[in-house]
Amino acid sequence: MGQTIASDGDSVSSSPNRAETIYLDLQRRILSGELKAGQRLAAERELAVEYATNRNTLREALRKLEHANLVTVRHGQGVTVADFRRKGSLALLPAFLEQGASVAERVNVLLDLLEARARMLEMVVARAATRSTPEDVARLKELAAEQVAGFDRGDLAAIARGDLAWVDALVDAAHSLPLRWTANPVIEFYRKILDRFPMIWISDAGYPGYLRGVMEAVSASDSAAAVSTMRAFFERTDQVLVGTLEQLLESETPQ
Amino acid sequence: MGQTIASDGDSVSSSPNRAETIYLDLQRRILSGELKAGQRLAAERELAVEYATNRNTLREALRKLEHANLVTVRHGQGVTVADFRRKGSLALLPAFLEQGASVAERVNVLLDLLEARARMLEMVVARAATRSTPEDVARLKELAAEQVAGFDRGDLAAIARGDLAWVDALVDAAHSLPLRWTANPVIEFYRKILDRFPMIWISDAGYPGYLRGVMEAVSASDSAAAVSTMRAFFERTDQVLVGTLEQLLESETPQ
DNA sequence: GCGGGCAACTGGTTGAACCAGTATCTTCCT
DNA sequence: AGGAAGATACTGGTTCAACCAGTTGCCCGC
Repeated sequence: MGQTIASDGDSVSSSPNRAETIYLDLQRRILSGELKAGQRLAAERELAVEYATNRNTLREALRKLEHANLVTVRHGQGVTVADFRRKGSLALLPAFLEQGASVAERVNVLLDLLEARARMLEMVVARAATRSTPEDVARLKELAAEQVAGFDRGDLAAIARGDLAWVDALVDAAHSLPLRWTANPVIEFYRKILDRFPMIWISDAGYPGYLRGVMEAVSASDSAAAVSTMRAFFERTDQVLVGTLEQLLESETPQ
Repeated sequence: MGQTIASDGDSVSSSPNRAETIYLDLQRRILSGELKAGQRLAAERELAVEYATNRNTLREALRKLEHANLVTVRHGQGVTVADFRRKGSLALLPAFLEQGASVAERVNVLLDLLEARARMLEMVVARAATRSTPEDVARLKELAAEQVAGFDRGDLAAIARGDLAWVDALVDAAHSLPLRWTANPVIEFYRKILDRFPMIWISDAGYPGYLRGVMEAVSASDSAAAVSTMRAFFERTDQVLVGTLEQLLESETPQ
């Protein structure tokens, strides 16, 4: 089935159903601080009335919240808002960065995320260098070529989408379930960002060279070179983002 | 409320309800390969009969599977098993390592996890060195002292639990939401392992020294020293585990 | 042969009733 | 008066029986 990347297409936004909508709203209220950790939610029967639905549908929403560690549910005692800062997982990133209460906290999370992403990609590229198959390399080269072409055309939106696909293929090439599972929430976050702000991708003159350098190192199974090439690129480009974000931090005086 | 660590106590295993039981069973069937990616599940009405329950309860289980990216549900088309290897998240680790189909794959995941954990903890300790408050340091020192005491007593079970608490406090001291959210699934996995095999903790003579070294570096806000101390320790102790696991890989000839 | 519509799936939603834990208040016995 | 036992009024957990709403494909009529 041709290794569907699932990055392109699939723009058929699934029609949000009732339970999903309620889940997203409660998630928003928790992440925004409107509902605080330790606070008790209204009873299921009341919540169902509030959301103009029935208990069964509302309970489906609660199951999602529970699975995301956003609430704890105990028979006979009600539903309690959990401390997502301690109990959450990376899957919360997109929602939190969009709906978190404090701008400063969101910016700080973004700053931390940049570094974590760089370290994660270093692990990925190191593994890709030692484990990639010829097919992996061929696919990566193909995607890289598309990227270079897009770069020459100056098509930022295409580059952004292509970068996502390239990173995804790189994670595939690492052949590591833990890395894939760690990368997934970050990639998903990246994808959602690009859906909303395709122009956010940082145009850097060194991008084609970076792609070429990583590809050469991966082809040569040279982990160290792959890591250092990638690190050098991110240290430079992330610096731009960090500068922008820290400036934003200073100018903002929220709360 | 005294910063409950939520690591000790809480041994009151929540009585698993119907939906949770069904969720866990379907998760097991998917992770074990009994239900393969792309395969269609039976209709909700049939599944409800199979599990001797009603549709609403079964749907609550499906919402959890859906939220864990183990299935995709489409109105009018049924429920399809997703490819957890590509779509999964770190939260699957405990279940997969327990119920994955292939022993070789499970061991390989464990091997990759060891390295990813080491890298993650390096990030954590680096941040802890630069961001820890005096309260963080005090708590870490307190926990470290308990660990040394337990080490002298040779109480492996206590050390294992304490190590978990210490790592958890270290993540707190890093004051980074992305790191906390990345660490949570790994810590949770560690906790579950210890619940089942408390003796698995590797007793290493260098442990007290490692604790002391990290504490000193964190107190002195010396990121580099903290990272190198931690890396040196893990490179040595993980080596033991890697050896054991690779030996297990060779002796096993599954499938 | 082709097109439209009907029929038979699928999941999504609804409402009501009852089961089962938990906490609290009340009552009755000591 | 004090304390224990039980009634009560919450909470979530489970069940049932409909009906609504997308999808698919068959089948009939043109």
